[in-house]
Amino acid sequence: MADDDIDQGISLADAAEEVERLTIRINEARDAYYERDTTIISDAEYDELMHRLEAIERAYPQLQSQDSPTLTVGGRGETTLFAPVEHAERMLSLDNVFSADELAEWANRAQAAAGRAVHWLCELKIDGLAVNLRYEHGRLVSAATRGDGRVGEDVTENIRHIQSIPTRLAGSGHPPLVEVRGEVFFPVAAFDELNAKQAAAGEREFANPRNAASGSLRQKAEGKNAAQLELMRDRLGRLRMLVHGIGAWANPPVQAQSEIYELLSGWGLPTSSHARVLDSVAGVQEFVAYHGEHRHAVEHEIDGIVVKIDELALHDELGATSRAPRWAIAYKYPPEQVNTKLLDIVVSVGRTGRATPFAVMEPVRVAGSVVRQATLHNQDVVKAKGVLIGDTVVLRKAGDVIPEVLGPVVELRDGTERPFVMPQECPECGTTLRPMKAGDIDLRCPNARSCPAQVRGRVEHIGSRGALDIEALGEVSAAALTHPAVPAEPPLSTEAGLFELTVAELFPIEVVVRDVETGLPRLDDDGTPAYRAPFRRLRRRSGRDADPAFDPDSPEFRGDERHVPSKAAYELVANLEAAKTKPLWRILVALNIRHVGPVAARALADHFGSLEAIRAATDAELAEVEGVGPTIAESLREWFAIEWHLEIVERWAASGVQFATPGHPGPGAAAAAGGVLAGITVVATGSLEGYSREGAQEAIIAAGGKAASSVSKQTDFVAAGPGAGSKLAKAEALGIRVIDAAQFARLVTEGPAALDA
DNA sequence: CACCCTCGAGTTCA
DNA sequence: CTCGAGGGTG
Repeated sequence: MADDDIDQGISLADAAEEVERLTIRINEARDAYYERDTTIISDAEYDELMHRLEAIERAYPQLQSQDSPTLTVGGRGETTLFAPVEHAERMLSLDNVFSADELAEWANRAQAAAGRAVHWLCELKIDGLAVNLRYEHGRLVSAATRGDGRVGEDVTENIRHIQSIPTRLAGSGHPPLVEVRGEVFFPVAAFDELNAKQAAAGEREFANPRNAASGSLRQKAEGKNAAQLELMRDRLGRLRMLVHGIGAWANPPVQAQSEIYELLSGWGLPTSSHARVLDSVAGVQEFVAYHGEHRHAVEHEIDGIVVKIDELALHDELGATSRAPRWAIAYKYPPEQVNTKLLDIVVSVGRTGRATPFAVMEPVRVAGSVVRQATLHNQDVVKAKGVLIGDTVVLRKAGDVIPEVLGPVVELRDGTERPFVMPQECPECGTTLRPMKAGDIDLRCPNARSCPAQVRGRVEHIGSRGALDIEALGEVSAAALTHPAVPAEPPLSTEAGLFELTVAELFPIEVVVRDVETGLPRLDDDGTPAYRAPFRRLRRRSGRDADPAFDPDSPEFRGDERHVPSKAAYELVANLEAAKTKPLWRILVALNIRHVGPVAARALADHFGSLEAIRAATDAELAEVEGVGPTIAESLREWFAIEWHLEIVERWAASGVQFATPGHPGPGAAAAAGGVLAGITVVATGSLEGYSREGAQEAIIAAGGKAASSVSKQTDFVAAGPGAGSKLAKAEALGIRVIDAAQFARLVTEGPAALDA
């Protein structure tokens, strides 16, 4: 990859500079329009500036200031100016903190300034659009966006379509003038539906609910046909609003902010049900942590928590700076969706030969960890997402774990981006890629026997937990054995020789050291790539690292030192030796037969007792095994028909690998029925005290039960420990009995009846 | 023909 | 751990 590939797009520093330029220019145009009733630039020009600013801020949210012009008009598409409305009282913004510590600091400072104990009103910070409602004698007379805080834009007509906002306040005793401040938002649940409609109508989809809210509120009826008007009303009807403050009412008959909410609620205005008054800073931090964990449990998007001092008397005492009150703060959660640069799209080949394109991105922190790669699945997905190499892309973590590229920020393209072209050849061995079956989207490398990526993948799979569970054979060793830097001829060209490995063969292996972060070879001081020999170590006769086991009479040393095989080398050979007699099903999984994973392998091994019996079985005999049908039968038959697969079996057998279960009565033997869990399906999730992940499964099977991997209606028990996630949630949703580790221990030893005893 | 389930892949973390 | 794909079963 050439350097200029990386230099595309816009750097953070350039972006910051441009944001400043754009902001000045837009504010000049606004001042002219709002204050002097003149225009200094055309609507089109204005729109262009706004779009550009929006685009940059979306890519670099940290550059968006509280009084950015986009916070008043955040949407896109319809950025032409709305009529100006002056707020009766200035709408301030809030200062931000970004960590629990900063929040505590602010609270302690505020409390010290107040000189007495205070109550904290905590509420969810809705990621929407700030709007000011002006009520005169209980009647809604205008609604305006925040604007620059002093003057906003008139959106009264559109606001009237939002059902939850009353045009006349309930109750009596309304002041001659009061401003009600709140947040207009698009409910998350309705958002996907909206985007589907947008797509169907040929309109652009919205990047997030907040843009949808802003875009919806800023639509204009003029020039729309009946269908478009319908769509516009539909969108406005889905908007919701929650209010959280008042303005321009000199002496409200209350002492606390929380009482204001009660008052507003009594008038028929929608207030949030999530606000809480707390009396300690620790409680505030707990509130912040709780909602950080349950961000998606609310109907709207949350970008943080707002903490206000509840006592109104203190609001007056503490006052405000020119932009923000001193009695409130916004805590911002780390973003779950960020933007970063798509540096390249690279294709990797897995153990099955499937060629998978993945995104290589500028490292970026999202939802608590640094991400630099994300899968793009296949060429169709790349096309569907519409990303180009060099694009700024939106990245999130699906289920808070798996990084996912959502799509490009089209506005930030500068013309140097280029489309991804799926390579015709395997990136590792050069063989022409092709679909395995007609109509398959996935391309595969057909060179299964000697494609380095596939051999490496298969060797790694053999060592994995679901197969032979060889501790010393992981990703790194698999790579070292199949293509080391030294020697030129790797110890393994296929997995056939795996069990013939000796310490002497491992000894000379050297691998290139790669940087954990970049994946590029690390260079020594002299500029040559650094090498590491994982299977040997230095033994010294004397000095600081003197080796007490050193035998000075050994003929192998040169001078003061010599190399000896490392512990890892002996361990790997010993692990392999031990693996030869592992249960037949593990050996079956290690053979890398398509569709034969741990579950199918267990069933086959139990039924047939030996690889030879499986091989000799007809399709009909295979299909007798539960969980085995025509596809697995065919897959087995195809596997045994390939010459080099048989060579694997022969050489492994010659090395002592056990392809039969000792004492097995032979094919068709009835599965050993019985056990306390016969006919019972159990799912284990989270960490169960006293059991490893594997151990829990073994315990279920040993008791004659079925250890399923996912929860369904067929599941009888879900054993859940700390850290249980979606499976526990699903069990609760389906009303399946959930048990803890202690109950699980009783279940697998005494059976289900013991639980109720 | 619905479900329900397993497989396989990718990813990050401790 | 999660997702999509596709197999197996009732």
